[in-house]
Amino acid sequence: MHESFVSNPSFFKLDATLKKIKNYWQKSFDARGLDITVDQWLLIENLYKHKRITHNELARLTSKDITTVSRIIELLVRKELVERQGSTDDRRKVFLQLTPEGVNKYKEVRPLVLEMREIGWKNLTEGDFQEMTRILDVIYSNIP
Amino acid sequence: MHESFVSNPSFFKLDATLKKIKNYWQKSFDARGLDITVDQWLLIENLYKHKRITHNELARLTSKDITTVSRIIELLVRKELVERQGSTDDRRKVFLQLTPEGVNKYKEVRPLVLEMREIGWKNLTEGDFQEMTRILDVIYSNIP
DNA sequence: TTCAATTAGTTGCCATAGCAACTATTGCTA
DNA sequence: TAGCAATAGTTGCTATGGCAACTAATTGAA
Repeated sequence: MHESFVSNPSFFKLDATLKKIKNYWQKSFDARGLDITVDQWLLIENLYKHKRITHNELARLTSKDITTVSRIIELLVRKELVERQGSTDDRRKVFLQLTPEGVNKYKEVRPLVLEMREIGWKNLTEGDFQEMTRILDVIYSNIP
Repeated sequence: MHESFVSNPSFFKLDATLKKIKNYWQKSFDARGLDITVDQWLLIENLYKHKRITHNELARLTSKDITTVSRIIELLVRKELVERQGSTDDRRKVFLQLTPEGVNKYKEVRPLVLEMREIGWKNLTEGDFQEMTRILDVIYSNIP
């Protein structure tokens, strides 16, 4: 491994790219008056796919800290997009699920998200996508 | 482009990987009692390379919002790692530079950073690095 | 030359991220 | 079965990120 390789600020480009993507998504959300953030969308998407899950499971699925999930859920509950249901089996657990308005929000936002993903991958092939996925997976598994 | 490709949550893996890297870096910093954050390190690194620059230039170099730079610099000034110098030409401008202690901090942290970059790229080739750089650059330029 | 537009930077506000400390509940074990 | 450990979730604190509104200074154009 050459010095030039090692000294290259590897994580910086990741950070810059991710910020640009998130920014673009947020501005598109705002321009359409969707009244959600990008991270709130990520939680809504996962709640749509997995229906009734706990804070812990949602945190694992989204790679978010459980405290962060707890606070984002609080915002979504206030917006009446998500509802909490205490478990009867284990009274520590709280199940989360989308309200009907939450499901509607998902269906409203989803087409825009697909569109933005296409824009992001313009001029790239499925092979490129797989390459990046592979490389990111290796990096992820390299970190202790 | 297939539906499976488009529907893949492309930015999610970027986010998860970046968080894991930053987390690891921060824990390594903390374990050695370096008393800086990963983003503070990024600013120190750029101030070492570019010597005397303004908030604006530093923001551009680091892909950070100028307000964020302003606040991180405030923390670094309090730690006496950075000093501000008002410009005489243009009294709106403030030049930033590392103090001698800031330079020492850079030299203290630098070897650890190189080590962590090597760990992140373990099992990957220079070709992989160039591939990822290329793909991220295309994504970046795709976003309006 | 004067005044509006631009530029550099700061501050306020809200959202996300992560750690530590906390409560409440459940599980495990002596 | 008593009590300790583990688990689910919340709250407090600090840092980063981005937008809007602000001050101060400079530039540019009528």
